[in-house]
Amino acid sequence: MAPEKKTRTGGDRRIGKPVRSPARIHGVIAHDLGVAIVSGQYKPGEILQNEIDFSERLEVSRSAYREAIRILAAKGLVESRPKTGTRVNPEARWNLLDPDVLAWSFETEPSPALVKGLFELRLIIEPAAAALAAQRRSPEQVTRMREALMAMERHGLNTEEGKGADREFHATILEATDNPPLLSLASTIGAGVRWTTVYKERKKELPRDPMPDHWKVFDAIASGGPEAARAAMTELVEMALHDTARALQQRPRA
Amino acid sequence: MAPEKKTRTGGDRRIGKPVRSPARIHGVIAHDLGVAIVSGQYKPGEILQNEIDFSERLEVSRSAYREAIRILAAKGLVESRPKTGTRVNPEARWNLLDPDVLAWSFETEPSPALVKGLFELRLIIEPAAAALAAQRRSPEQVTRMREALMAMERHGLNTEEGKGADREFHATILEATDNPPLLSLASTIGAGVRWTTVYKERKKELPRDPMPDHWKVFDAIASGGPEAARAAMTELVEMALHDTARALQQRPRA
DNA sequence: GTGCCCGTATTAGTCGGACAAATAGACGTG
DNA sequence: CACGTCTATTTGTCCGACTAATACGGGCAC
Repeated sequence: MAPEKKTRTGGDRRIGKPVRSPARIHGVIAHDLGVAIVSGQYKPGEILQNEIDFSERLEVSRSAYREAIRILAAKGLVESRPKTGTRVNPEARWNLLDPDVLAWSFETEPSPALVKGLFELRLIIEPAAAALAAQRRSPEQVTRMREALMAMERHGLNTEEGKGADREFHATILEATDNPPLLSLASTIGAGVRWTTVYKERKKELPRDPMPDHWKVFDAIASGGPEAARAAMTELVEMALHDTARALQQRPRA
Repeated sequence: MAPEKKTRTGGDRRIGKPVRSPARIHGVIAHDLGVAIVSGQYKPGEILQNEIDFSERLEVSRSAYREAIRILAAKGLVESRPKTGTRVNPEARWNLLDPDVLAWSFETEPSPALVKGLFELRLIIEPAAAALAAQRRSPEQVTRMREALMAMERHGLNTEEGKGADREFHATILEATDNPPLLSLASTIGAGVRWTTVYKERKKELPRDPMPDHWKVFDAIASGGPEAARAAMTELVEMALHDTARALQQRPRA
């Protein structure tokens, strides 16, 4: 089952992006298998067929396949042992906060529980981060935030540039907290931010212009007001959560 | 440089623990190299010597070495490209929230910035998590929390069992939020919890009995009081942060 | 019948050695 | 001096053999 298209090289490099590395095979396999796992195609507890057969089916060498498995194991998705084989781990052991795992989760329709959880996490993290950022941000970071918001206004949230600027704004806030673990959450938050706009686009009519809220957060951070920043960010994320929740219950089924 | 002791098999399985798998070589290499990187032995931007030489120096096959590198790359610690070699990534790209990376960071003396950041993160996450847990916890989870606290009292925080029960208590709270991404943070929080006791032990006199604070959190969660739970947890973590901060400034130098 | 021990088949793990592909940097050319 | 090309180096991929761990089952003692 799962014919596993033989893309091999080529076809994977997303257009318009710089393309760091031209898709090494082990990376492609890890990606495809990773997506298959997080999307439930292989269920927790399930055992993958043995390395030799599977690698033959994928038409790659056993070495390349094994390296792919090592990647997945490093992210907590699988675990392999002699004699037993390679088994899909229970979801609780997946490193959901890993940028790749998160990206893979969003490549197919993510589970509502994940989206809901992600927004709750945003609601916890981002207001606190905004408050810290208001106390610690550097002038250079303020500049980058301002430019990000201006780019958002210029391009709009329908364009890829606009969405990227939105994520850049939120990421810079996390960076301004000067807290390494918080910065590591940037990709997680970014995934949440990305999906805010996705859900907004689904229900065509955009419910409210997000820019005033963003500027309010920016002003508070720039002027060094932690509590104002916290309040403004809370409002921003709550609005996003509200919109998303409505969009979600509109589409319980795909 | 870095003679890289030839432990090979044996010696790595920590006594007293079940030992899932008897230390596969690629795992050992990944562990040793990972620790060397997070401890600054290899600095960001630095390029590791080529695969053939390095694997020979470690006395392992190139395949095993490559699998180790794949693991490190999956966790954002390194990136390898043809011709350039394998380069240590800037710290901002490390997946600090990855359980392994975090554990490696704490195997040698972690940087004060990391410890401080971790406690700040606890102060953000845990009160909010406690509030959610108070609303969503199952009876079974309440039982597990109670048993964890009783185990803490029985064994004391000087014993390994007591510390494990402490982490179990905090992990169960996260589990009770019914939020997958929050649950993924359990190992991160656990690392912070573990180091609270480490710092307490350093300054021999324990500054204050932590049990009453823990029970207050438990009572609030068990009785379904979100705001009481949030307040109690805030107090608990602030106390821990305070103690740790003092211990840290006592020992700026190792 | 029951429980334990040990053998064996199966699977991942390790090895080494060859060849392919990408590419940074040197080199030549206009 | 700019720009394309060539080359050496490094990772990437493949293959096939052997090793090591271990789940399972069959036989043995009780």
